[in-house]
Amino acid sequence: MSNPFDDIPFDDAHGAAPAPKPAGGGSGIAARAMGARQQPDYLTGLNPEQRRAVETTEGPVLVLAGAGTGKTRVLTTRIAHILAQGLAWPSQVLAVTFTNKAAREMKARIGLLVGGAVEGMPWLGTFHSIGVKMLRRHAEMAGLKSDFTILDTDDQIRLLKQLIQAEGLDDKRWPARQFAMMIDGWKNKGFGPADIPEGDARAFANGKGRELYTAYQNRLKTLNACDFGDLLCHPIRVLKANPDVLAEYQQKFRYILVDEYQDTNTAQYLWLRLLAQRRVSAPTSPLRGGRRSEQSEADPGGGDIGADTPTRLDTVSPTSPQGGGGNAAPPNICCVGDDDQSIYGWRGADVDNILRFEKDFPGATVVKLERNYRSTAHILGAASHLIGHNEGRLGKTLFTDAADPDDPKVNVHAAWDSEEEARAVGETIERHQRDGNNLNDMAILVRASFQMREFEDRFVTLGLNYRVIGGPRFYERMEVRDAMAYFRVVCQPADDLAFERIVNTPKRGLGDASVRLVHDYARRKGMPMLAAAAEIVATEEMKPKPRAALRGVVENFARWQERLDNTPHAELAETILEESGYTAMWQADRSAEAPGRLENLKELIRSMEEFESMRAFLEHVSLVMDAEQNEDMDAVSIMTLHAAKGLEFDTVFLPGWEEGLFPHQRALDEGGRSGLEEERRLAYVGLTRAKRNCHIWFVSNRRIHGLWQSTIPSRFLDELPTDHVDVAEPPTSYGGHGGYGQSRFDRADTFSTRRESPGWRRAQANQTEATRGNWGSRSGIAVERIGYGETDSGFGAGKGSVKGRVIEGELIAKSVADEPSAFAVGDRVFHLKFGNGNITAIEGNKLTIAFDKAGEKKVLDGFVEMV
DNA sequence: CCCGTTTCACTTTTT
DNA sequence: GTGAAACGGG
Repeated sequence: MSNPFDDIPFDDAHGAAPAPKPAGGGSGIAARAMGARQQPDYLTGLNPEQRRAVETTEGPVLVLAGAGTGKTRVLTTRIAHILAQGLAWPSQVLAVTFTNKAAREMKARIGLLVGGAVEGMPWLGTFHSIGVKMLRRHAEMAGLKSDFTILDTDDQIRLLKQLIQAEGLDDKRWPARQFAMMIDGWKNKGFGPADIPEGDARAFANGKGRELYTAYQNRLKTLNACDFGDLLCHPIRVLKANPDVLAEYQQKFRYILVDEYQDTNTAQYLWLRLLAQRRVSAPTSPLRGGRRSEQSEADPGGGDIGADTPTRLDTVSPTSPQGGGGNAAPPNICCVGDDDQSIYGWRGADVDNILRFEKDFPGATVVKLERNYRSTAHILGAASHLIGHNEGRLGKTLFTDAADPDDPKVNVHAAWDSEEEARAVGETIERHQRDGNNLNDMAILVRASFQMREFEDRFVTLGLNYRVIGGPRFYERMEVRDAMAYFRVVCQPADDLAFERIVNTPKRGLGDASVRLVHDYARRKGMPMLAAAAEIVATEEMKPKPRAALRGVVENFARWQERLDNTPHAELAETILEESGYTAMWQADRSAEAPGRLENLKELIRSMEEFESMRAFLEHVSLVMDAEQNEDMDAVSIMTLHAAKGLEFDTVFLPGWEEGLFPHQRALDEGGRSGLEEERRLAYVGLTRAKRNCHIWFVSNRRIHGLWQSTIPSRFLDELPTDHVDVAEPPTSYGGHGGYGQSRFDRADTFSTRRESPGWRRAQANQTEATRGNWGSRSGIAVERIGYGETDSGFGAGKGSVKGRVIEGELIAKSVADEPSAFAVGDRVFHLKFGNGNITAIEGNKLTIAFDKAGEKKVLDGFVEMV
């Protein structure tokens, strides 16, 4: 990361945060250079606040790191500092992140700082991966064997479905997917079946919620499996129930660091708090010995690093920490986060965790990082003003010294529909590219993934390289999951879910009836299905044809299992796919996807080679569900706003700023005020991804669920400050309709002809009616003069003090008319996009129209006009 | 038991 | 409009 403050004078840093080893006196350049040399290299270039965050190693520390303020740098430097000062061995530092990417990046950067591999940091990883690690060591305490498998959401849902059916419930009425979400929600709070609130338990399946949850947990246990939530819940339970184990970890982890603390959920918080409550006393504990031996195992790892940082590690004994002498020492926990970037409330993240930090850890040092190294003053101004509309913030204001009058303001653009939006974004991208910018420096950040498609379509026709991040994942592809299921059964014969997935894939004549037979037999005898199948094959229970097929399967697996430990695993994997007929199945497939699928299978086997064993590979895949993208090509990135957190781009496009989409209607409905605030934080995240150029788009018409809806600009547009925002004039516009209201529709290019058409007028009228307002023109953003309760839109004075029409909750309802349709079946109508047609059916305000050219479509009545 | 057709739900975000 | 799942005929 290039830091513009790399050359900040050293004295600056000294003033606010004295170095541990004061530099020698003297003011000459040479003396200063000497002083600088004595500073550890890694501290150079940190600003005073960053430095304080790094050097305050003892006691609880909360680092409030705004977007682009060098958060990762602080975290990694802090770890490097702890290691270099000899305050702890690498194995005594617990550092948790949310994503694998963040963990990887942290490892890499610490490696750079400390010099050399950081293999000695076994406890740096995601919450989940560290949870697994703990759980594998103490699996018996959670009623599991240490080689338990980890189920993904898909398996989880299939399992729940079986259970729901087994209860004699209608799985249509009570969808497994929904129940899976409820369970996730409970586990995010650390609730076991006994802990869930009565109301929650009643909410599903006529009050059988708790019963089903219990059944699910039992089933997991017999399958020797865990779902994602268990990876945290089990460790919490183990730690609570076994004080000796807990004490072991509490003493082991001298320093705890947490990234993205604002995203922690209750379970993660509980887990952290358990580990952070250091009870350093208890020298009598019999576990001392155990701990020692454990530690000596880890020490060599630390020694490796010591080789690169000679002085400190040798002289300071890690077993006599400076801060942890007495009883109940304050924990050395350092949480880094930004309450303004908390965007995962919907999956259980609790912003309160960060807001409460000082109460949870009395005497905490709080460091605010507000100096932004990423964006222009305009972007920061826009983002800060927007986020200022949220309440209950810890309150930070980003600033930058790098203000250049040439910096572009944030641009707001309007488009007729999403198609035009994609076209215009494509043009802007090409323009930037012609100006000598890399596509890699540009990104399109959308609210919902369905928005991506239109951009993809457009870019394909333009021949513009693009890359979808967080799109359909490699490990979620059908063929990859099938192959994985084969491997899972081989490694883990009790994995019934995997077995069921592939018994009849490829088709072997083992349909529902046969699988049920095996399933019932297995349940009756309490054995895994594969074992049951082996027994059934030896009996007369099955008709000869399926029996032969099943025998084949059983024999195959027996053979593969034999070879598991004496064959190179990638080779074995290939054999399995070969002998099972799975590869042949796709080779015989004439469909268009088949070659791609075969390619994916090859890629799967190739990536397996990088692992030590098939088991190690399976573990990796279950936790690290992302596949690397090829970074070589120059391409525009398309991703969701959520996926964009932590990234930065020179130019950022933010399409779809319309009510209902952004803020998302569902967030508003289900989350109310706090839902809206989370959406606003999402907008803030989006804006602050941009270094220099930021283009916001909204459209008047968008197709949602297959039918066209008219939309209103997002309220977030109103919340942007005029001084930092420009409304882009259409390039071909022959200026001068500045004074006109409704001018945002006056896109000259494609509409000069259409503007006179009846459909256009109809749509325009419709739009005006919905959003009636005044649109500023010259100086600022197009301002829609609609009040949103108390919201300060930032446009106080001026001629535009038109009385705001408060339509709040009704904003979107506008497009779902409640009055009876003015049309009748058989009417001849005109539609701007589809031309003329006849109405064949009416359903509320949705019309089904047989268009002369476009065929039958469903359309909202606001978009057609009687001919 | 297999395969084609129809139907339905989906569209927030993900470790 | 799309994809998955259910249904019914062969």
